[in-house]
Amino acid sequence: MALAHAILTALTGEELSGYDLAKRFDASLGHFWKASHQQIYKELSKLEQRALVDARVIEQQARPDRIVYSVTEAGRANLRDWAAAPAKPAPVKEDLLVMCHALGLIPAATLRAQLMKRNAQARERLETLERLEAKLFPDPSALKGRALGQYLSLRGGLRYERLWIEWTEECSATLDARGKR
Amino acid sequence: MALAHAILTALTGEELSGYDLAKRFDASLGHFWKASHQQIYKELSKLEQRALVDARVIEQQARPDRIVYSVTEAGRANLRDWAAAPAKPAPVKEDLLVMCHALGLIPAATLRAQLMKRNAQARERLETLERLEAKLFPDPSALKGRALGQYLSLRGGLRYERLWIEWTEECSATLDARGKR
DNA sequence: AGCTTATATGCAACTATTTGCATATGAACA
DNA sequence: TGTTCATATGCAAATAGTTGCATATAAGCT
Repeated sequence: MALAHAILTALTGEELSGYDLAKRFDASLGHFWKASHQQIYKELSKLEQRALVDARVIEQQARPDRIVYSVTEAGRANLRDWAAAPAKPAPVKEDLLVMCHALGLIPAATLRAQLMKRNAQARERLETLERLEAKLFPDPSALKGRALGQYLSLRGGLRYERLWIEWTEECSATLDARGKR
Repeated sequence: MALAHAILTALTGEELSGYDLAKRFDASLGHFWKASHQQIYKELSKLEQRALVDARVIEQQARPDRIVYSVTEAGRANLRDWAAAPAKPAPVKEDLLVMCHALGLIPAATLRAQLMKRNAQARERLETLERLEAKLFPDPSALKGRALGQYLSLRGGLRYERLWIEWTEECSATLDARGKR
């Protein structure tokens, strides 16, 4: 289960609370693993039970107390073990592909609207990622270690968004060409 | 929930049993939506309860009886409604990206092995899809309706596998270049 | 005679994820 | 003064998906 490992990864190097983690998952991390705050809090409790993270309460007056977590040595070992085991390709679960497959049963106009919307979403995400790339990795050739891994995973995210932009455009173009005849 | 709709789509035009569907999901359909036979049988019962499909038992002597399903008019309407509602982009859940993000915490050699393995898997899947494309759609410019949708979703699958091939190669090349210095 | 493969269906238990709700405070805004 | 936003944590219920097991027959292999 990679949510646990995504959390462990995020937690290495800095102590974070569930709330902090939820924000990371909304921003950078979320581009390749999505998780809600409810899920994160639950997972953190489980990780604590398994002694893969340590919890520490930071008292606050104005706001609710924070519970910050750090990775234990067992947690780091667990991460390494996980990485050594064979990774399964993520099952593809893409509504749009199913809808596309159903063309003929659903109206072409409906599909076209979905494709255009998805294209706009992917463009927006791509822009975000490109800004992130320019900001965090201005000189990729100098990267190594931790930063290199983060750069490469970001590159994966960029490719992923471009895939959907290009595919939706291929579909739209094909549908347009067919529609005219 | 798109599993239900993937099933409804597959069922339109021909009656199929759970077993037949499971085979489809293993072959073509499964390239953009995965489902186990247990899940398919369960979903079929639910669809029948909701009167979106009709069930019919075909008795057999040598083998267990088959239960074949066909889509009802309510099922077709449900499919159209689903397609008209806004589709969410599939949440990205890719172990490899998380592992890559964790480089520095996990050994580079481990990551490299995962990347190479994934590259090989994606190449294999791509080949399968390319064979399928050549076989089913020898003349794409002539397609329309149902077949066009199936062709375009297959094109999405092709792009998807190419994405992973290219990305794993970018990663390997970058890691190699860094490793030498 | 025993093993595997293919056909055909399904339950049960577990894990993962989503959705909705609940609580509590301070600051900014209208 | 009421509303919304940001901070901060979590429970409960439902849905979705995985993993393991169970059953039954026939054909082909060893």
